Amino acid sequence: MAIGKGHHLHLIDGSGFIFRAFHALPPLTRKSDGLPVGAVSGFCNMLFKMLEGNTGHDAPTHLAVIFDHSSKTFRNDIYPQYKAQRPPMPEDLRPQMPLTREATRAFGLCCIEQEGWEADDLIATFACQARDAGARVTIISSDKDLMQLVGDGVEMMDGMKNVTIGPDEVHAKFGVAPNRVIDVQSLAGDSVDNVPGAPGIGIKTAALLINEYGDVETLLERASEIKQPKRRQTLIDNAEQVRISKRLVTLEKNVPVEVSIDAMEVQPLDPEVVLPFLADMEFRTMTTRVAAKLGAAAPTIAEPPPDTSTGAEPDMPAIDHSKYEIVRDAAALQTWIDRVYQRGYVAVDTETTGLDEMRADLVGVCLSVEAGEACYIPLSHVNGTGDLLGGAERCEGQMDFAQALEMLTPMLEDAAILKIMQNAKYDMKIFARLDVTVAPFDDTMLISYAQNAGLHGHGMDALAERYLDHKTIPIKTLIGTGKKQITFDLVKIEDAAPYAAEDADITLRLWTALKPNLVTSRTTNVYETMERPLVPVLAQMERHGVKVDRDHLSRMSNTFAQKMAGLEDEIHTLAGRKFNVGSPKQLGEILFDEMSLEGGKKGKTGAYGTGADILETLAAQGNDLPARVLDWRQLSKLKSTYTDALQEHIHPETGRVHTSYSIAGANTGRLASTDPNLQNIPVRTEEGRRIREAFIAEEGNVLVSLDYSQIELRILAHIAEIESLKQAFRDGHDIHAMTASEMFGVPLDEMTSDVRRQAKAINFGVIYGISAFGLANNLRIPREDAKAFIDRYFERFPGIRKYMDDIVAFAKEHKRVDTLFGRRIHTPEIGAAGPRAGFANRAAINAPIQGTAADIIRRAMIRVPAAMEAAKLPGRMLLQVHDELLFEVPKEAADDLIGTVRQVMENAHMPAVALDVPLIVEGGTGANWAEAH
DNA sequence: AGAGTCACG
DNA sequence: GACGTACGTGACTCTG
Repeated sequence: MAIGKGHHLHLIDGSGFIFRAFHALPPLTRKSDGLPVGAVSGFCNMLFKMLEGNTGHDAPTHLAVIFDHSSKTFRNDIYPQYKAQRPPMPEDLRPQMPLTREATRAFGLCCIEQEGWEADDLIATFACQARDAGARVTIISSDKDLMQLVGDGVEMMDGMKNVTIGPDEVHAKFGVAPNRVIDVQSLAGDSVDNVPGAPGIGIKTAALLINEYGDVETLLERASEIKQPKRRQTLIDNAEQVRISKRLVTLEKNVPVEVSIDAMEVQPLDPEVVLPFLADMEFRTMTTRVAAKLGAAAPTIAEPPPDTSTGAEPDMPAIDHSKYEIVRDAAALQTWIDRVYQRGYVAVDTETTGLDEMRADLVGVCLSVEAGEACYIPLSHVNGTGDLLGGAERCEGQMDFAQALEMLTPMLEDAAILKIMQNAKYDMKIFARLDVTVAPFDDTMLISYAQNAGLHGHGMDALAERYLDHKTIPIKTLIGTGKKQITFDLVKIEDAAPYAAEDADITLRLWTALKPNLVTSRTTNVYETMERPLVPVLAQMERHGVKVDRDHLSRMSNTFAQKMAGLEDEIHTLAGRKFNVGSPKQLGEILFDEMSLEGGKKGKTGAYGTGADILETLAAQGNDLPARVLDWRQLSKLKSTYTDALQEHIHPETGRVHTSYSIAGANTGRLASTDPNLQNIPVRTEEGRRIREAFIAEEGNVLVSLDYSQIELRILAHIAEIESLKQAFRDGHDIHAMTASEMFGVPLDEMTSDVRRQAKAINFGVIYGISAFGLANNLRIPREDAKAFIDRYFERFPGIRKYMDDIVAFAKEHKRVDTLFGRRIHTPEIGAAGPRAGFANRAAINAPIQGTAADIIRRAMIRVPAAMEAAKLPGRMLLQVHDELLFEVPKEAADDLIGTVRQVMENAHMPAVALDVPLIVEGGTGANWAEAH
C-alpha cells in the first residue's frame, strides 16, 4: 500500500543509536561465549517498545533502520579532513554492528544502507519523500545534524530517553528555527566531525549573527557591516571555509535511493524469526516478553556451563516463582531451619507494613538456601474486609507469630550461621525491635557498593537486572500506588509469597555472584572494615534517635508564618498585583516581563532563572521586590523543610526523631541522611541556627558535638604532598590566612578578613577541582581576576597542579580513583566528550579527598562503641554530619566522653594509613545542638 | 515526574 | 578554540 496521509513513518538512525547505547548501557556479554551484546540488547529493547507503541508516542505504520555505509562519501571530496579524526571504533562495539543489522531483519524491518551516502542523507531523503506524500515522520536520533529536518510534519525523538525533539528543542539548542540550523552549523563548525566553520565563532555567536542577517550567504555578503572588528575580519577571511562547511552540514535530500518508502510498512512480528534470534543472543528476559506478547512459546536458552575459572558462578536455575514454598506450620519451618544448618548460610528477607523501620511491623519472613529454593513464612497477614473501621482479621494458614519467632531467633543469632541480606540495616532494625540481634551477616548491597561505587545503583532491582538479567516483580503490582495503596499485610498470602520469596532467592544469587569479586577487585578490606561493621552502629544510632522540642519548632513556625504573610503583602504591593511568590515561573514574569529588569532566559525550559544569586544581584541594584522575595524564600524554606516537616517526624512513642542513613547512596563513601535529612539542618544564618535549639538532650544530659577541623584540606596537603601546607597544619596555623599570606605576600599580622576570605574560597575551590569560572562566581569577581588568583596559587603550590594532573591521568587509565584506604570510586564518565569531561575531571579530583575524609569518620564511628564501653562511658552517639559526630551523654560524663571520642577520631586513620598531618578534633557541649556546635 | 530552589559538609 | 562549570548530598514546591 502506498504511504500517505494517516501513516506514520519512523526512521531510526541505527548507527547513532548503537553508539549511544554502547556508551550508556552496562557492558552486557553473552553468557555462553562472552560476545559483547549490550548495545544490541538496548537496540532490540528500543525496537520492541517502539513497535508496541510503548514509548509515549503512537506506534509507526512504517519503519526503517538506516545505517552508515563504511565507505567514503561526497563530503570527503569536498573536504578531505571531514570526520577524519574519529577515534577508532571500540573493540567491544565492532562485532555488534553486524548483529544490529541482523536484529533489524529479525524484527521484520527494513534495514537500509547505501554506498557513498551517510545515514543522515538517506534519512533526509526518506523523510522528505514521506512528508511530501502526506505522512507524519519521526526520526529516532538525537544527532544534531538531523535537526535541520525538524518541522512541517517531521519530528525527532531521542530513542534512549523517549523525549521528543521538536522546533522548540531545536531552537533551544541552536538559538534559531530548524530551517536556519544549517546556517548556524556552517558558522560554528563541529570539532567532532571536523567541520571547520569560522574560527572563534561558536553556536551562541553564530545564532546571534543569523538572527540578525537571516542566513549565511547574506551574512557573508554583508560581513563588512559587522561592528566587532575581530568578528568582521574572521568572517571575511574565512568566507570560503564557511561555504564549504555549509555544504558539509547540509543533508542531501535527493539521494537516488534504492528502496521505496512504501516497502517500509510494518509487518506483524514473525515468532519463527524473531524468537530464535533473541534466544541466540541469550536475551532471556526479552525472549520471554516477546514470546508472551506474540502468544508463542519461548524457546529455551541453554544455561552456560559454570565458570570454573573462578569457581564463583555455579549453574543457577532460572527464577521460577511457582517453586517457592509457603511455610504454614512448625513442621515445615523446622525442615527449612534444618536445611539452613546443613548449609551454614541463609538469605533472609523481611516483609513489613511500610518502609519506615521504626514504625513498620513484620508481616512475613523469607528464607533461601540455594538458588531457586526459597520459602515464605507469612506471619501477620490479615483479611482486608473493606471496612475501614478495623474490620481486619487474621488470615488462616499462618504460623503463630511468637512460635515462629522463637524458632527463628536461635538461627538468626547463631554465630555459626551467616545471614545474607540485601540492605541488612533495614531487616536488622525490624528484628531488633523484636529483640532479635541478627549476626553474623553479609549485605549484598554493600558488597556491590564496595566494588562498584560510581558504576550503578545498588538496590536489589538494579542488581538483579544487571547481574542476574532478571526483572523483579514490582511491589506496586501487589500493593498498588497512590491513594489506593495498601499495606503488605493486606496482600493475599498466595500473591505475597512469590514476590517475597523471590527477594530472598535473588539475594542469595547476588551474594553467590558478587561476593567472590570482592577478592579479585581488592575491595574485601573496604567491605569488611568500612562498610559491613558500620551497619550495626548506624542501626543503633537510628533506633535511638535524637530528642526534638516540638513546642520550640511550633512557636518558630508561627513566627515564620506571620513574617511571611507580611512579606507577601509587601511583595504584592511592589509587584502591583497578587501572584504566587513561591512560583519561580510567576516571579520571573513579574521581574523580567512586567518590571522589565535586566536578566536572561535559561536553557532547556525557557523559564527565567530566579535563583538566589540572580535575585541578590537585582537587590544590590536597589530593587526592593527581589530583596523581599529573598527574605520570604528563606523563611519559607525554614518553615516547610524544618519547623513544619521536622515535627511530622517526631516518633509518637519515642518522642524523638529517627533519621535513616543510606550507606551506599553517595559515590564517594559519604553517608546520606534521609527521612528526615538531619545532615542539612541550618547553621549558616542566625535565624536558621535557632532551629538547632530544638535539638535537645534528655533531662540531666547534654549534647556533645565533636568535629574534624579542616579535614579535607589536611588530606589534600597529605595526598598532594604540599610541604608548606603540611607544616602549617603541624604548627597549628590558620590555614586560610597562611594561604593568603603566601599568595598575596601579606604578612600574617597584617591580614585583613577580606584577603583571608578570598584565600579560603580558593582553598575550597581546589578541593572541588577549581575553575576560574567557579571561583569568579563564588567570589563575585571578574573571571580574569579569578584566573590570576588560580595561576598564582598554582605557582606557589606547584604540587597541587601535579596532583590534579596525576589523579585525572589515573582516572583516565583505570576508569576509577581510590581513597587512601583503598575505597574505589568509579568514574565511567571520564574521557567523555564535551562538557561532561569537565564534570568528570573535577569529580575525579574531589573524590579521593572527600572519600578519604568519609573513610576516616567511618572508621571512627565503628570504633566509638567499643571505646565508650571500655571507658565505661554512658551516653550515645546520635548523628553524623560528614565531619561531625553528635552525642547525648549525662552531664557529668561529658568531659570524659569528649576525651575518649576525640582520641578515637584523631587516630581513626591508624594503623592503616599514617598521615603527614595531624587530625584535630574540636568539641563543644550544650543543652541543645546550637550550643554544642 | 521533573525542574527549580535551597539547606548542609 | 568553544563549551559550560566549582564537589557531594536530600527535601520541598510548583507545574504540566
